[in-house]
Amino acid sequence: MPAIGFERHDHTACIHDTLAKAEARCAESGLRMTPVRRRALEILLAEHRALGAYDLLSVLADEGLGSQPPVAYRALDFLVKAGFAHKIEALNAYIACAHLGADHAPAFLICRACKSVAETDTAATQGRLGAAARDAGFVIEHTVIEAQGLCPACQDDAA
Amino acid sequence: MPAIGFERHDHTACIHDTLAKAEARCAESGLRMTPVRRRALEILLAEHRALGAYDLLSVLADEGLGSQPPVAYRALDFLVKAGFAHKIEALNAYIACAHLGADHAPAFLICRACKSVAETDTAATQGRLGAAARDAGFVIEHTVIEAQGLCPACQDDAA
DNA sequence: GCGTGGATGTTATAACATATCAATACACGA
DNA sequence: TCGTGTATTGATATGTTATAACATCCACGC
Repeated sequence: MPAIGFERHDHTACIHDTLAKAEARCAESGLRMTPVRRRALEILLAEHRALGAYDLLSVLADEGLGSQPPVAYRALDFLVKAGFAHKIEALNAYIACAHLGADHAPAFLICRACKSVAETDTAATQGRLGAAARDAGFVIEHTVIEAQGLCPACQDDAA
Repeated sequence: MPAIGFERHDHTACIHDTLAKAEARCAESGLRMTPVRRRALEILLAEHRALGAYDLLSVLADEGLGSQPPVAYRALDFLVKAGFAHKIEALNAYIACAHLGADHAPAFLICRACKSVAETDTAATQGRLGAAARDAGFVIEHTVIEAQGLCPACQDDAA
């Protein structure tokens, strides 16, 4: 079973629940969860790690859902804008949101050895970053908070 | 005069001081500040904003210091590893370190309108990110902390 | 001189992302 | 149900960012 937050969990239920939440959110807000978009989200959820746009594309292509880069990027744009997925800037890769429903400023812990990614939350406007922004008169609209290092399993392997 | 931290300053002295500090650090630690590396740092300092690798490369090429991508990427790798420059992951661009000397975990305020970038500091292992990492048993080696939004000047323009 | 290791020169290609325009589907009011 | 406007998809091309691989050079210590 793959890791989420570096811990095992019921993956099938996890996928199912998140998809259902995403469908519900779309119904509420008039967004359109089309076949490609749904499948893209399923793929990200199933992998439970950060996937490159072209990794996603190759899966979609195998399934006949489109073979050109814009297919993947459009689906990813939709998912990111809707809050169903996040871009990991440090990896140029994308991951399904692990906290769907919460209006959140996500933060990520990225293992450099096994490439697994855990999602957590920050209070971006509090803490030192928020203070620095206020001092500078800067208005924060979006934050990228990514920590790279070693997850527990890979620390053990190294030892 | 360009902006640093969204404020005016004595740019010539700023370049000169930082270069001198970088040279000193190289002498101390046995790093080699070669002509291409020095010039790359000068260019980043002179621009005082985030430059793409190919932006840097085109300046270097004009000066006969190399015309192929690896020239720029090697210089940038050196500067980043030495702590003389930082990569802005959200922009895939590079900027000279504004706090050379301090052993720091930098954070950036990035204006989406004018693309200026201010460097500040964080205490990565404190705050919520550090707490989340400790809870997860994750060892942080490097942090990417980038806030995107509007700088004071661009807020005024928008109004 | 000679070996060693870092730095550079050079070619090629991998990996990531977007512009553009035509075609199609879909929701919604007349 | 029929248009009409908008969102989505299809398709082609291209732009942008980054690295692999290998040859060569050069400073330095022996």
